Amino acid sequence: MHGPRTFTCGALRPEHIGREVVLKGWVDTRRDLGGVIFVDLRDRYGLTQVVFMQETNAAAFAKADGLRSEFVISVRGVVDSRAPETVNPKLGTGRVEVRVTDLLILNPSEPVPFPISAHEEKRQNTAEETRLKYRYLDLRRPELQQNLVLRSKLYQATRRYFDTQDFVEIETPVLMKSTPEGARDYLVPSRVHPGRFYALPQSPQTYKQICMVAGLDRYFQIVKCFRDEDLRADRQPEFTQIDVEMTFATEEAIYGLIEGLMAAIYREVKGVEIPVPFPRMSYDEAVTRFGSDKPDLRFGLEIRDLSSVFHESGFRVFDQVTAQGGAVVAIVVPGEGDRGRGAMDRLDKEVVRKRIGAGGLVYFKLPSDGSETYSSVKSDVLPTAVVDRAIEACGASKGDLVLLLAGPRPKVHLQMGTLRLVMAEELGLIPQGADGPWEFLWVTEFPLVEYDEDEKRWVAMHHPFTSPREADLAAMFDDPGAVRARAYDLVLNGSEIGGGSIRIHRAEIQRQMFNLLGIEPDEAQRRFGFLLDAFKFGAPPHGGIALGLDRIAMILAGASSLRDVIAFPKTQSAVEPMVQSPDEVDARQLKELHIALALPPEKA
RNA sequence: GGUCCGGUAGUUCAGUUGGUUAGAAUGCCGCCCUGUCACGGCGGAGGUCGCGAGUUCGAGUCUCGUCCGGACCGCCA
Repeated sequence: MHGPRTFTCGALRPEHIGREVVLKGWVDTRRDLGGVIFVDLRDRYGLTQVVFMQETNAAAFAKADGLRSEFVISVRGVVDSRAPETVNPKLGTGRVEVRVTDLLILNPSEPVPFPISAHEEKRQNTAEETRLKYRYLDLRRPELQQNLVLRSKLYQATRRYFDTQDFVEIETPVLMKSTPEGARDYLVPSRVHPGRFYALPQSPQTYKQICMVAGLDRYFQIVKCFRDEDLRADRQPEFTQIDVEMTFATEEAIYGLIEGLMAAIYREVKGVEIPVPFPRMSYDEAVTRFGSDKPDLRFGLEIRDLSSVFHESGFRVFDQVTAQGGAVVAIVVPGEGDRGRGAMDRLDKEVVRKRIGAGGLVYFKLPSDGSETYSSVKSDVLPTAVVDRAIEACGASKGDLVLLLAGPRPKVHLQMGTLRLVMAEELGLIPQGADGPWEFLWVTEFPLVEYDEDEKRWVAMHHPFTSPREADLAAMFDDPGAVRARAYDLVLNGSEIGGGSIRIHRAEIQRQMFNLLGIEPDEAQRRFGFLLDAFKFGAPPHGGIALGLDRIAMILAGASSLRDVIAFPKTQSAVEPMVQSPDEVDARQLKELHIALALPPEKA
C-alpha cells in the first residue's frame, strides 16, 4: 500500500528535506518518550530515525506503540531537519529524520534470542553456538553483513581481473572420483552404480590440468573444495579456492599474474595500493630464519644459529647436539630481560616442553639496569665466557631476553618458529584488525617429497603432479629428500593463502613420481590413467596455483575466524547448527543406495 | 586420537573455605514520561546451575564419566 521504498535507511541527507519518502526495514531501537516515539529503522545500508508524534498523527502513533525490536515495517513520511542540538553525528543520516504519516507493520517479530542492533553499544558477544543456530539473525548484524559484502567484492574483483587477462572460467565437476594421497575424501554413493562412490573434489587439480592438455590455455575458477579433516579457526571442511592454471607457465609468469590479482583485489576491495613484486624466500631460508614455511614478516625475533658458539663449549647437552649435526638456535626477545623466574618456568614447562615438545628451554636474561647477565644454566655447567660469546653472537643487549633451544635440524628450527610466534603474541607484536600491515611473501623451492615416518614411505609435499626441478631429476632415485620441486606458496602475514606448482606434463616423469610415492603402476593407471593417457597426446607444459579465498577474505576483514566470512559455516565438529547437518537419512534412501550401516556399538 | 578453556535467567556474566530463598546488567511484561538517539523513572515475571553418577548431613561449588562450544597438537598432497 506504500509502494516500493523510495530510499534505503542509509540514504537520507539534508538535501532531501521536505520530500515525502517511503522507507522499509527492521525496528532496531524504539525510544518511547510518552507523547513521541522514536524508532531507528535499520536495513543493510544504515539507520534512519523515524518519528511518531501523538499530537500530529494519533493513528500512526497508536500503531507505533506496539512496535518491538526486529518488527519489519514500512513507513511513509516527510523528511525533516533536526534542530542542531538533536543532530546525531554518529549516523550518516543523523542530520535528518522522517516524520511518519503512515505506518505499516509488514511482519511482527518475537523477542530475539540475542541483540542484533546496529548500535555498537547495544551489542554483546553472544556465544557462537547460539549465533550459528540463529544464523539468519546473526547475519542481520552489520559487521557480518559487511564481511559478506567484502567477500562479494572479492569475487567480483577476481572475475574482472582474470577476464581482463583473457582467462576462461570453467566449471569442473563436483562429483568426481576419489584419489589416493592427500586428505580424506567426502564420498557420495552412486544409486545407479551400486557399491561405487563419487568423491567431492579436494581441489579440481586433475581437471584443470586436463583443460591445459585441451589447449584452453588460461583457466580460472572460483570453486568449492572439500576435505574431511579436523577443523581449525582457519580451516573449514568445505572452502573456496581461486583456482588458476596456465599453459606454458613459468614460476615468473605465475608470480606476476598473482601479484597483479592481489593488487587488484586490494585496490578494489580496500582501496589500498600494495607494492609488487612480492619478496621471495626459499623454503630452506624460511625455515632457518623463521622456523616456518609461512613466516610472519610483520615482526622480527629472527632465529640465530649459535651452533658454532656452543660446539665443544663444555656444556654437555649442547655439545652432544652439535656433535651429532644438530643446532643450537636462539631468538632475542627485546625488553623482556627482567622477566621473573615464575614466568620463565611456566614458559619452559607449559610452552616449550608441553606444547612445542622440545627437551627444555635455556635462557639468558640481560637486566635493563645493566646488572649481571642471568643464565638459566649455572656457570659451573655452562661457562660464563660461553654465555658472553653467545650473547655477543646473537647481538643481544641490555634489557633483552635470549631464548635457546637445541636439537636436530630442521626440527629445532620449527620448534623455535613456534616459540617465536608464542612470544610475538604474548608481547602483542602481531597486529590485529583489518588495517595492515600486509606482508606478502613467495616461499619457493619446496622439497618435492618428505619422508613419512609412520607410513615408512615418501609422500608428496605439494601433490603428486608437481614437477621436480630439471637439475634434480637424477636425485629422484638415490636421494629423493634432496629433490626440490617447482612449487611455491603465497604467504600473507604468516598465513598460507595459496600454493601451486609447475606441473609434470610428461607421462614418463609422472610415472617416476608415482613410483617414488609407492603408487603401483596398476593403481596409478586405475586412479590417474586418464591423466597419463592425456599426457601421451601432446600435453603442453603448464602450471598454476590455488588461492584460499576464505582466508584472504578473513585477512581483508580482519576477522579471527573463517566462520566470520562464511555465511553458513560449520562448527569445530563439522556440524552446521542451523539446519543440523549432518543428519540421519531414511532407511529407504539407504536401501536405494545399497548401503547398510555398521555403527560402532556404543553409538548404535 | 590428544592437551587446554568454557557451559549458571532469553542474552552477557558474578557466585566466597561446600551451608538458609542462586545474584547483577541487559532483554521481556506492566505503568509513567513530548526531543530521544544504547532515552529515562517505578514495578513485575523469568533458573532442569549442559547431562549422569559419586563423595557429603548438605553440591552451582569437590571427584569421575559424558555431551556441546572454542583454541591448539596430531591430521589437513
